[in-house]
Amino acid sequence: MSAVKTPGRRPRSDGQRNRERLLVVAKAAFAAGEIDIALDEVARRAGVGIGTLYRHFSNRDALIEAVYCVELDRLAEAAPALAARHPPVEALRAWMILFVDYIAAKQIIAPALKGLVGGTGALYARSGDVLKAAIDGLVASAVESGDMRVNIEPLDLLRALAGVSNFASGPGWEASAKRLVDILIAGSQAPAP
Amino acid sequence: MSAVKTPGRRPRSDGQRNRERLLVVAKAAFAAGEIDIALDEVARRAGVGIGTLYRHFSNRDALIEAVYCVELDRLAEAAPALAARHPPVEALRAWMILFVDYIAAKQIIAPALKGLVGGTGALYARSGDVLKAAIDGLVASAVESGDMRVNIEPLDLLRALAGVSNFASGPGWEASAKRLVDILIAGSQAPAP
DNA sequence: CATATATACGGAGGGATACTCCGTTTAACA
DNA sequence: TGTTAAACGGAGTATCCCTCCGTATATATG
Repeated sequence: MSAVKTPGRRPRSDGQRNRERLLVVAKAAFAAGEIDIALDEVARRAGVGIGTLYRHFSNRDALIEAVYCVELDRLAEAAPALAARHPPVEALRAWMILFVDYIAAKQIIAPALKGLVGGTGALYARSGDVLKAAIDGLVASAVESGDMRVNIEPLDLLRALAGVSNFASGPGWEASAKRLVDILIAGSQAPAP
Repeated sequence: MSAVKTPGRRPRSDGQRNRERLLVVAKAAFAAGEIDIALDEVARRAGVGIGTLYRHFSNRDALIEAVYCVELDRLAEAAPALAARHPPVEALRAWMILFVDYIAAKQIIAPALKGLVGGTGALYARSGDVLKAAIDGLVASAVESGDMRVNIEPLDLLRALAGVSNFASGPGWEASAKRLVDILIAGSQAPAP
């Protein structure tokens, strides 16, 4: 009742192996731009049956989240380091740029982000939280230092950025996103005293 | 060769009637949140065959665009009036708020906007142009008046806003979007001399 | 009104996908 | 080595998008 899991038995090795394979294949496919790849195909490439895929990931969203969960955590973890090396506002700017780069690297993401930042679904909950915690911290520091207005909702910034990422298909979207970072930072800064 | 169309014959009345019915039904469905409604179902509700639907709208996107084309035009047309009644920056702010309200009224829209503002497709071309022209004009005025930085790409602002609209599902998204308008405006303004 | 014909209609059907179900196989443990 | 819970695989079901083509009809004309 207290433990997260009651391992009456060690998890089966083939189960873990297949799960891992699926994640690797899916990540590769997504990164290659095959956003809409059929799940049957993912299973085939991983050398497992479609039934196995669905046992590990109850649907497409679950798979996407699992793929990007680790990476999103990594992104969140980068925040403290940036905060230590830069003044608050610049740390925030740097992290937002990192966020854009991250999206650029792993195309798509957008659909995943939709769940993370805005969705009503309980899915993505954990990843969304760590991401929110990261930017919350950065913004809080900036506010404390007096460099940023107090009435900024950190998630708003993330939403705008994630939103732009939905247009990642168009040419020059990345430059567009980085310009937007500057605008958002400038618009969030405290007016000169 | 010069005219847009060579009406060797008057268009058939049943054709126009069915097209209109399809648009009405589709708009109602979209506005009701049935974003992913099957096109077969749209045809059924309109009392026409699926073949008829596809003859009028070559695919889902075409239908969506047709539904929102008129309304987007109306939004674009609102710009001049605002420009006449407000100082440049405030006109821009007002128009962006209007944009948010518009999205709020017609839910979804987001998928349509994706094509409009960012898409690579030639679809949506016309509506996208008028929308772009509207905000271009507003921003240009603000820049001329010296109230706004010169290196603002108007479309960036629209992209951010449209992006946030993708999260229209979450609670409080509208407030979030309006806060974002303020941040974007503030971030785009010229630094105090 | 009758005839001709361009235009539009309807819906069966092809192809693709998401997801389910269940009989079979296998890894873990005693 | 035997038992059993866990995992496997893939055929099957349910939807959807979109195409194709034979049929019906609105418009124009004699």
